[in-house]
Amino acid sequence: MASSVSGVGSCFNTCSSVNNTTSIHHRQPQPTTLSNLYMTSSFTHLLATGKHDDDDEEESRKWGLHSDDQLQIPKYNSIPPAPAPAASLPISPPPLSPSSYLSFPSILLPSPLLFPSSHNALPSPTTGTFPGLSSKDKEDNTNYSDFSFQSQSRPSNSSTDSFTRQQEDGTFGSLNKQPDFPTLKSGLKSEPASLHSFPRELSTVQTNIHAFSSSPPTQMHYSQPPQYVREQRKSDDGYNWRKYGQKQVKGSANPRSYYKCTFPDCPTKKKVEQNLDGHITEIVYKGCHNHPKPQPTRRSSSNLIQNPAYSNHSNSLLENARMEAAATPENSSASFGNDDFEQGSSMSNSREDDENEPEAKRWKGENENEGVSASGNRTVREPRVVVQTTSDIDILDDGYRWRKYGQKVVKGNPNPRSYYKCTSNGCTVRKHVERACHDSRAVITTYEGKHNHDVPAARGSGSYNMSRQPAMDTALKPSAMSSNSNRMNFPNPTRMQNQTPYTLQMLQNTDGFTFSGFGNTAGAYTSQMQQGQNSLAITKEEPREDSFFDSFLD
DNA sequence: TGCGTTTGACCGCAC
DNA sequence: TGTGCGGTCAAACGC
Repeated sequence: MASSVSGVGSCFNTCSSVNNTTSIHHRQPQPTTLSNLYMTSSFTHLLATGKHDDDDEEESRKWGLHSDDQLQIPKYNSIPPAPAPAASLPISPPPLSPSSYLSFPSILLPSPLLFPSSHNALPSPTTGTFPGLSSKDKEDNTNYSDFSFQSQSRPSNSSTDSFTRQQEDGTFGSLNKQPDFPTLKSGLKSEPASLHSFPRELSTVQTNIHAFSSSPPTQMHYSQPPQYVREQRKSDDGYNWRKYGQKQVKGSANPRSYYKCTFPDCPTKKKVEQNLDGHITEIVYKGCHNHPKPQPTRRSSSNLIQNPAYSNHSNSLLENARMEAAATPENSSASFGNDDFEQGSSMSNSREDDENEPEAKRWKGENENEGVSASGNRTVREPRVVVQTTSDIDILDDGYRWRKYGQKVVKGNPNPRSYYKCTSNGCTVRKHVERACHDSRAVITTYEGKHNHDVPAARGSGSYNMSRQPAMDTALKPSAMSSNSNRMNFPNPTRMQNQTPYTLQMLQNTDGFTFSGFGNTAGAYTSQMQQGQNSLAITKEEPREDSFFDSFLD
């Protein structure tokens, strides 16, 4: 699978126009509820079928899920995955704990029954494989579907060590072949641990890649395809990585692992940070692959084919995201690199960078060296744009309450950028959301500042609140914590169920999604699809544009 | 035997 | 200049 999905960090053939570094930020703390999981898969389904809320409702029942009983694991487990393509793909049971919220791909299967061998199994950050399967098993189970959720029933206290061992074992395989997305892996993590897994502040600006592709994983499932094991071992993003170091970074309990692409002379590296539970909290790619992604084995290929939703839709989406990022920076505001921000329109991010991302600096320096050669005159800097897959439950609705205070079209992107402020008293966090110019399905969310408060209790839904609360905690929410982060987000299917649902039109609109009135978040994340003209350039002064934007307020 | 991981040590940069 | 930190190296080890 890894190979099936465009590698997040992959920038082959795109280096010249894209920043070398792409960081994938996993928003771990976000609890994934059954509904979330369901939505994830259903979202794909919706995309394919155009089904609406009613359908969701019905499907939920089909899965034994109900808006009010999202955590009814038993029910869930008792229900076999639907057979159809996207929607039909089996969905792993939702995690009971909030931590699972991270990435839906990380659908956690609370019941060991489903994965007898999955105990203690945490997906390898790089391979996403689960331990527990013998090599023989790997060999034998070749008939399973390629994709499977990384379910995990292992204790929350699992250590990183176990995690790494698992990697080596490469036994996760059948349980979770996560798509190339590292994010998916994060989902694997166990709950409780996640609650305390975000001690350190994330880099100010990180590039998170959230693509629908992540969704597909959710669709996959229970039994792990044996053949996948080895492939996963290969890498979560389709490339082969070799770990060359690990270090405990200051201010964080999460060990950071360093990986190099094993392809000869390929300068690409990536840093994977994971919490004690083995959940990936952050992945930062550096450099560009100077080679094509390793060809997946026939099996994997066939597997992909077997999962149209994943192989086609998701993959294409991800690919689109990457392509967009790769697109000429001058023309694209949805660039993934800092340089884009600098060139196209200097974002306030730059400023924050130096202050809050010492680490990024280092990578930046490296990128500059490496990137220059690759992209000519461009100065490559660490990634700032976060591209998240839809699997990321909280892409569009982060649990906080936002007040829209402005909107404008920025240079390089015809799509209007919506500006929001956190409604909490004294909280200065802001964010702006815009749809990628090249791929309307992608939404770029940029956070600025840190919340000085907990996530507000959800309105109305107890279950909703429960599942979300953890994710909302700034301490648990890397992206939100970032003083400044950009994300390229795709619509979050999860929200569709619990909150204001996406309209059919939204889902069907190939140009993009119109996410207005995104549930409880006070209409935040209104991604507009309007095709405006490139006009105003984003400036570093964005944060100071209050007065300007206030004029937009109702 | 080869490949990948682990882990302590080293290096370089920033403060 | 010293110190701290992140990133990398490389020997040891495991599979």
